[in-house]
Amino acid sequence: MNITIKDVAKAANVSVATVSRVLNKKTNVSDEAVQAVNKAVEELGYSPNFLGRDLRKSETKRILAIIASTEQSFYSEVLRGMQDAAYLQGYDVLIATTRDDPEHEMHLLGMLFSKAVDGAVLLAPKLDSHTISELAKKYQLAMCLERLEDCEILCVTIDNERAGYDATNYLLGKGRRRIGLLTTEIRSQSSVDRENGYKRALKDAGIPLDESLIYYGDYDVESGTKGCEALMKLANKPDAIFSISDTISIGAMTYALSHGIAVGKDVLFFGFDNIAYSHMFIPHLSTVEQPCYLQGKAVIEKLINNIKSDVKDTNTYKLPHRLILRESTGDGS
Amino acid sequence: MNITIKDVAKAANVSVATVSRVLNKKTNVSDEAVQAVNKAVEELGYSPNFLGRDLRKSETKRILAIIASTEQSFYSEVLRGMQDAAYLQGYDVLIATTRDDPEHEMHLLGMLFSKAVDGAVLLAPKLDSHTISELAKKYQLAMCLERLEDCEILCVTIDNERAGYDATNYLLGKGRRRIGLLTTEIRSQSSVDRENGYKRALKDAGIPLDESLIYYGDYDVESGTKGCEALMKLANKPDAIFSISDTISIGAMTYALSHGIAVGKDVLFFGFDNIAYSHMFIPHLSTVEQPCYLQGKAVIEKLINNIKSDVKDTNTYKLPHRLILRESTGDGS
DNA sequence: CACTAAAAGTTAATCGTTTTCAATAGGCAA
DNA sequence: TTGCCTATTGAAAACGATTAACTTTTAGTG
Repeated sequence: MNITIKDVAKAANVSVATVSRVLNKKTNVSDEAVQAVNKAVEELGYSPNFLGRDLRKSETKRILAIIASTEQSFYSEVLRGMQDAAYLQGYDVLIATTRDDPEHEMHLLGMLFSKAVDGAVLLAPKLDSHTISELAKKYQLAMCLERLEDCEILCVTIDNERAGYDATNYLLGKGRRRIGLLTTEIRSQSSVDRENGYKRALKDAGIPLDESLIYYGDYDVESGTKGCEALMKLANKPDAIFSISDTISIGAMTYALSHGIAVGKDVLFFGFDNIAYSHMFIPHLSTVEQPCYLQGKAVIEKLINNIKSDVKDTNTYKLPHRLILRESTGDGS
Repeated sequence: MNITIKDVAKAANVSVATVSRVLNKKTNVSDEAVQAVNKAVEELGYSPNFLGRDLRKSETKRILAIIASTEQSFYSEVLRGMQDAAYLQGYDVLIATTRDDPEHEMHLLGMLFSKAVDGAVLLAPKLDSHTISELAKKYQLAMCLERLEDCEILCVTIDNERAGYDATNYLLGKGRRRIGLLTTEIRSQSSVDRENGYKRALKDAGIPLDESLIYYGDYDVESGTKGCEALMKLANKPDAIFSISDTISIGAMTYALSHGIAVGKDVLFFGFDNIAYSHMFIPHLSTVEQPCYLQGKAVIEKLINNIKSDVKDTNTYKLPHRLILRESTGDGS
């Protein structure tokens, strides 16, 4: 039924070893043998069984990227970076989604434990720091975009605390004194870091923290709308709103626009991620851009290094971010 | 170095066959043996090597979804449907991106040829119909969202021609007579079908086709903006614009809004896909919704059927679409 | 022509499982 | 005691490749 290397060998009148050598471009094969094998391969429509090959070689040249869902549009750049880097070294990147379920995340990591892939990258871990730290000791595991406190694992991310600080500080520089924060109930380390940066900036400016200006919601647009509404109904309204994601900011601006609030004047808005829609939405949104492509590229390069070498790099690398200023903070055009 | 089933067998003082039986929950194993094996597995931190297993069983319980990139946000629902359906039958769905490169698409299909996955689904094929048709004969291959002319392959999609007809017809029903079309230079079958539907609707209404009202651009927002500009600079401007994707529509509306054109009044806009941003953008966009989740679910169910059975279903299934009416056509609120 | 080294090709071990088939042990009836 | 049946078990043969170790052929040298 299935065509194997044996069939090719028979058809080409050589041994399986010779076929294997031809296919793997090894030396010590005569031109005639090469011809005969290639002809047989062609005629039989043979393609080598990776399971046999990978089992023997104990490597698959495949890396698994584990994300929550493909919805978060800005993952796509990260994945592109990962793929480019992997491709250069002959690796493929496969993507799998956890749908925010830690059990399913563990199930997917099973592919790593069971050698179905050579390595894995977690982009939005739901498992706890300790568990991941233990796994990283034993397997070729890395993290990207997100980091975890007290987790010994190769990690490529940005300095989210600093980014939160920078964004908030920019709003302060514009003379704003009551700055709201829209963040999420479910805490990822990145959102915690961004919130901490926000708080530090206020502190450095000598502004006491007003907890009522912080809204804990969800990751989606609706949550931004609700959050903005909540803040705007305060006796003492904010004059600027920083959100931990553009999606939330867009929801917030939607509320503002439909309630006669002048975006970029009455209230300034600052987002995070620089998603495509942040400069489609009118007014254009000021935001923090993180180097998605580069993070993806870097994490794969370093992970492959780990796979190939016998010492394991478990450092955290923080790549630089950048503020993009647009109409929502009264800048740009 | 690596812990194998042999190590477990030794530790549990049984044969590898018994270990395998315990791990696969087969009957005919004594309680003591089960206990001993489980204890050994636990202590050694053993997890079975999938390569060995898959090679022996000649199945991986993995299906590859091949997409162009994860950027197109509306894929995420399709993938969710795929995953749910797969999960129910003990399969995993892995995602890989072609980045619009037919060669890379073929490379990824190599995983199918080489038994690294049990089946594959193409969501945006770049290879030609004939090639795919041939491959589908030999391998467990299916298509979703897109179809191809003269291609004998299992396919789940919608009736794009009918959807294009319906959208155009709705605009006609609103009394519009000069309806523009924003579509793409690079032709996917779905966009061709939508365009054909548009043309048929005009014909049925007795309106002669005006080629100058059709703009061939790209898939992105900028292209929508440019396309709208082009149409609006015509001597004889359109009074409605149908785009083959919401992204394009949003770009088009952006142009209209910034040029004093009353969206939903002067010009009606109709999109396609019902992406998340279509009801975030103000004014909200009327659009054609396709059952993404259901298409994903259906294609996996049918593909697994094919994998399990010995007869191959190569039919095309067209699931129903739905018009969603919002402010951009003067409807909704 | 004899001898040697290099090149080409073959055989068989190996990777880690599952699974067939045969063997063993124990229980029970005659 | 003997024979038969059933429930567990283990030994060994797959699965399909790569590759180490070995053998044969070819070519080159004095």
